[in-house]
Amino acid sequence: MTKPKADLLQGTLDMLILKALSLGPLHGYGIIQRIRQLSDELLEVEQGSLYPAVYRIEQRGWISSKWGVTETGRRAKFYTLTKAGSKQLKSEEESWDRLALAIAKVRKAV
Amino acid sequence: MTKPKADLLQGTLDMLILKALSLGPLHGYGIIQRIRQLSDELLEVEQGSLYPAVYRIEQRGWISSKWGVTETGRRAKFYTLTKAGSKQLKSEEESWDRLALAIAKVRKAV
DNA sequence: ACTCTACACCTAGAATTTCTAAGTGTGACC
DNA sequence: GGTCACACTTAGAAATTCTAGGTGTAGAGT
Repeated sequence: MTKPKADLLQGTLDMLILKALSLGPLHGYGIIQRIRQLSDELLEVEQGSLYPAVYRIEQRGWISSKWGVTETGRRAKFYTLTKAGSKQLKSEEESWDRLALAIAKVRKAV
Repeated sequence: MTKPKADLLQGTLDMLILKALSLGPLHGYGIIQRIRQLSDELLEVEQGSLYPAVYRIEQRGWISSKWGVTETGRRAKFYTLTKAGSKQLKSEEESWDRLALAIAKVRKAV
């Protein structure tokens, strides 16, 4: 019991997924890998977190999906950032910046 | 509908409360004010968010409470950071830093 | 007197997100 | 034949924050 419990903060996953896809279309499994890699292994998104998030994001129109084939010849669903998704990413990044700024202000208080 | 929905990120409230109390004991209402003030009005914690969070935090032993009287002569419950709370604050700040770093890494990708 | 606002606490229930923990199936390599 | 990496799916639990209501006091203004 009393697990380490690092994990993501709720609300950051969408931004990360959108950001990962802003670098080019990817399948779900690849999104996980790209986030892990870009974060220098600091972030590890679980499949059980990713796929529901991806479905949610697709329903909101921020990404679109299409079945295709990976370089290694496997069947996979590829996700592409839409124009709306691009806007959303920008908006989420701004929110994050605002929050990070606010928290920095509070933390620097003595 | 489609509300702005800025708000806190889940997981940051505890850190903010602990930080506010690290500057000295406060009652609940005062915690809200101190956070708002320190963040330059950027963060506004709702009462319905604060009190449950405070009870939770107290149960975990990170703060202790005592009824008292405010400067303005009102009855209020004052919360004080415990030693364990101090440690917890430090730990949460480190987690935040790790997450912020990881997200910064992902975001700077081109 | 009356009203309004700020102070101060409490609680129920909804909403959302992420996680744990399963399961399915393929292909490559030893 | 077995194991591992790839790749998707889903159910249910857990946790946190919000909305929205409620209680009550005291001071300021009209």
